[in-house]
Amino acid sequence: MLDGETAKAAPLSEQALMRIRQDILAGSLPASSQLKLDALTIYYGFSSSPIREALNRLVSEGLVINEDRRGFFVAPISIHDLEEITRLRCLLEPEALENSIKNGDDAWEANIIACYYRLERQEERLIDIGSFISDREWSSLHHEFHASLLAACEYEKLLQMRTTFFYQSERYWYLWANATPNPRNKGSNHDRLRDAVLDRNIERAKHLIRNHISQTTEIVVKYLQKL
Amino acid sequence: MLDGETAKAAPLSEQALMRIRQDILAGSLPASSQLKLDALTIYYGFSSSPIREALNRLVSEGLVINEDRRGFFVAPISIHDLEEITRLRCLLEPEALENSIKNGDDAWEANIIACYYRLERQEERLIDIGSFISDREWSSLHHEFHASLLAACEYEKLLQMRTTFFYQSERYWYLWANATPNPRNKGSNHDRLRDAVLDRNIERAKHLIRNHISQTTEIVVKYLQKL
DNA sequence: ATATTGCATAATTTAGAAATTTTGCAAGAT
DNA sequence: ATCTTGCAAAATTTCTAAATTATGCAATAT
Repeated sequence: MLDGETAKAAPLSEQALMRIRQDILAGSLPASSQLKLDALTIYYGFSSSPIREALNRLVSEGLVINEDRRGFFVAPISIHDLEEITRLRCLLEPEALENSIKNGDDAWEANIIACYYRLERQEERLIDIGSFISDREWSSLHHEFHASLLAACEYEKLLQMRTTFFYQSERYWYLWANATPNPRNKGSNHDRLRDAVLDRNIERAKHLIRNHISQTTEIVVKYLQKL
Repeated sequence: MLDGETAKAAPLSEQALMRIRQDILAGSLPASSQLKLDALTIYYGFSSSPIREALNRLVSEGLVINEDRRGFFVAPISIHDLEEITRLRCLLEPEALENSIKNGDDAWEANIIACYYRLERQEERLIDIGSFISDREWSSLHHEFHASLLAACEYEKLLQMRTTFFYQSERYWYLWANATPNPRNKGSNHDRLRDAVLDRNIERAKHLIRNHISQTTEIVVKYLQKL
């Protein structure tokens, strides 16, 4: 076998999942809009089975809802919904973080440092442009940094839930960012969070992550209330 | 329109979901066993699409896992897995209960009383037979009683998560009950739980539900450790 | 022993048939 | 005149069955 050249193509349903999810998060498939099978098969170029499978997975991620024999719809948004998501993230994420800090080893620490570094470099690169919230590369590195903090958590289901709520809140985040001239999040404090985690200061780290989550929500809620 | 006589048949995928879930919970589809599409279509009498759809939903409920292009398997069981489920239930359920108690009205209280009454009547009916854990009717009433306590909770996603973990733990529960001559749960304390909830005693109710969850787990873990 | 090939098994995907819901319109009732 | 009600056509989901593609395993060759 040569190197990783054999990049096996993912199943079509997997590809469809990724693309539809991204389109929902970015807002090109707007909240509450109906997802007609015919239209989607034409637009994405997959036939109905893989699309259907992708939609079913998105239902379990909470980004799509399915009404029996009426079809699929992009999940609606509301302030109440965002507040529930936030509440659950504030419940789950500190729990995962605590366990991760307790179990993390040297490699875990090294990876956090690497992820933080890459995120910061990307932010420096984008600082002149003004906005980095809507930058795909930044978004990806931001994901990775937060995931690196939790990487040593031994509770799989907990991590999975926290990821789905991360995505759900990201949709609101994009909504705000797309409507804001120069979107920037002041209170992110990624540096302090990193330090607290590496210091194994569990209480401080939990406090910081809760703040990080609820502060970003506050910004978005303020925006939604003006509509 | 007359009364609810028009009992519309559920979509086949829905019917398949219910039946397969029940078979996994009851153990007739054992943990880690492969779920071959062909075999399932023959056994349940639905063709592959609805079966596939049902399996996808069960993946999101954590009762089935899907390996790309290798197919579906009943989720494996382990003590670690049960402990994670328990931990999450102890995190989620008290949270939902607190909110439900804060929001519950008279109708909510009445429904709790009714559900408790029916559960107790069924237990009395079964007390001579000895075991009621594996009784389908009891199981259903037990579900309903616990759901009634949480019915006023305004967080939909929270309730949904707690239901999926309820199911997941039920599989372990059945496992223990099927291997035990006279299965009975001493520490269930449904009466005290009901009273604490109706008294709107939030802290006591949360304490009782946490105990209820972790005590049932302890019994099952002890059993699993002997294997 | 290790690697390659071919075959049987099984998952994935397609295409189209069957069933259900929605929509538009006409006829009748208020 | 306006609002229901009932029916047929259209749109759409749901399901079936068959074709395609991938995988694991055993037999053969290196």
